[in-house]
Amino acid sequence: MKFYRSYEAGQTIIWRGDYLENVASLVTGIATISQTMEDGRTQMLGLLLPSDFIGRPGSEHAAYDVVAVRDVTLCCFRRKPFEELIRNTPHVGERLMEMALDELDAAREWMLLLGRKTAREKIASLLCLVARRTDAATQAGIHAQGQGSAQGAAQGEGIYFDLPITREMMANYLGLTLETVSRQLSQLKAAGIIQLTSQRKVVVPDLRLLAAETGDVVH
Amino acid sequence: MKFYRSYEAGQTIIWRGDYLENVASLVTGIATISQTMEDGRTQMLGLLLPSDFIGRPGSEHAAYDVVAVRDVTLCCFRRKPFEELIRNTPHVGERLMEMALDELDAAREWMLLLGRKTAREKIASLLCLVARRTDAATQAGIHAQGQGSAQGAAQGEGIYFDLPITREMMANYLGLTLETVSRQLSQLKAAGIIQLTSQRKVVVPDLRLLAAETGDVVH
DNA sequence: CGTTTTCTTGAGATGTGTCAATCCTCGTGG
DNA sequence: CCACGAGGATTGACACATCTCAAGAAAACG
Repeated sequence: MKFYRSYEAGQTIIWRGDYLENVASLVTGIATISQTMEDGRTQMLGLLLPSDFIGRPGSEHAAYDVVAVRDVTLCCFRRKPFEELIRNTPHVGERLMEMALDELDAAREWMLLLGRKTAREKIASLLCLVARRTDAATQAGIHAQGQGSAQGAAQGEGIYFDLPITREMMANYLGLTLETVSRQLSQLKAAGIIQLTSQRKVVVPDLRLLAAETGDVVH
Repeated sequence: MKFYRSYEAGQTIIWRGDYLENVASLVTGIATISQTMEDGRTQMLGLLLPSDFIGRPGSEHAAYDVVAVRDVTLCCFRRKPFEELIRNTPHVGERLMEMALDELDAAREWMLLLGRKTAREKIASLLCLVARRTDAATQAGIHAQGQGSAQGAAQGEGIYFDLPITREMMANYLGLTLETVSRQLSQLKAAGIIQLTSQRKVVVPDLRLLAAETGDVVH
C-alpha cells in the first residue's frame, strides 16, 4: 500500500491532466507546483517541501504540473486505501485539512503580491520569505541533507542564506521577467539592503530594512 | 449554538485581525474576501456565495477582510461546539475539506491570471467566469432572491448577464486600475466580442470568441 | 579548456498607471 | 415633473514601470 519513488532534479513529476493513480507525500527534496500557458508563460503556484502532500483526495486528474527542483523522493499511497485511512482516522483528516488551509493562506498572500506589489516589493517579499524559512529550518535543527541547500548561520547580526532557485524561477514565482528580477536585486544591493557574495548567496545585514521594502505592515 | 446575523450591502463583516468568536456559513447574499495594503492598494482574494464557509477551524484571528457586496445573512456557530461537530461527523469534515480544496484551486487559477495574463485576458477571463456561473445558476434553477442580481436568459444564441460588481471591484479582483478595466471593456465591445447594453449589462453573442481571448486552452 | 547555462546590463518599445475632464445613470427632493 | 447631486463610468494625454531584444560577462560543467 505504501512505496517510494525517486525523481531527479529538473524532472517533471506530474503533468497537468495526468491520471493520478496515487497520492503522495514529499519525503526529501524540493518541488514546485506550476501552471503554463500555451505560449510558454508560466506561473509558479507553490513550493513543495518535505512533509507536503501531493494529490487531491476525490480528484483523479492533476490540475497542475509538479516539477522536481532538487532530487526528490516521494512516499506514495494507492488512492483507495488512503481515502479509507482518512475516513477511519480523524486525526489524519484534520492534519490534511490544516495543511490545505495553510496552502490556501499562502496562495492568498501571493495573490496580493502578484496583483498589487511593485517589482521591488515582490523581490523583497521573496527574500524575506526565504530568509524566514531558512531561519526557521536552522532553529528547528534541520539541515540541508547533503545537497547544500540553505543555511541561516548568522554572520554578526546579519542573516545569510542561499537562494535555492534560478532567476528565471524567481521570475515565474513573482510574475516578472528574469531581467527585472536581476535588475531589482542589483538595486537592492546598490541600496545596501542586501549583499550578493555570489550569484546565489545573499547576506541581509538588517532584516528590518529588507522587511520595510516588502510593502507589508510590520508587526 | 446556531444563530443568524445580517449585514447590509457595503458593510464590513470582518476586519483582518479581528478576534473570531464564531465560524459561519453564508446563507444569502454575496461577500468578498480581500486584503488591503497600508497605502490603500487592495486585492480581492475570493468571492463568498451562499453555502460558502467563513472562518478557519483552529485559527482565532481573521486573516483577511470580509465585506458584504449585497445584503448578507450569516448562519453562525460557536467555535468549540462546531469543532466538536466536525470531529464527530466525518461527513461534515469531508465536505469542509472539499470546499477548502475548491477554494485552493480557485486561488491558484487566479494566481496565473494575476501573474501572467494581460489586461485584456484578465477581463475576458472574468467575463467568462461570470457567464459560466450565472449559466450554472439558471440551469440549477437558482434565481436572484429579490435582488435582481443575474440572469442567464439566452437571447438567440447569445448569453446575457449582469455584472454584479462595480468597475473598481473588478479592478481589485484583477489586479488592475478601474480605468484599465473600463478601457478593455470598451475594446472588447469595439471588437464585437461583447455588447454593453448598459453599464452593467453584458451580452456575449458567441462565448467561444470571448473564451479565445482569455489565453486559456480551450477544451 | 571549451561549452553551456546562468546572470547582468543596456537601449528602446509598450502596456498599464496616473491625473484630469466629462459624461452617464439613477435616486432624491423641491 | 424636473432639476439637482453624487457615485459610477468613460475617455484623453502623458508618465513610467516593466517587458523585449540583444550583447556580454560570469559561473558551472564536462
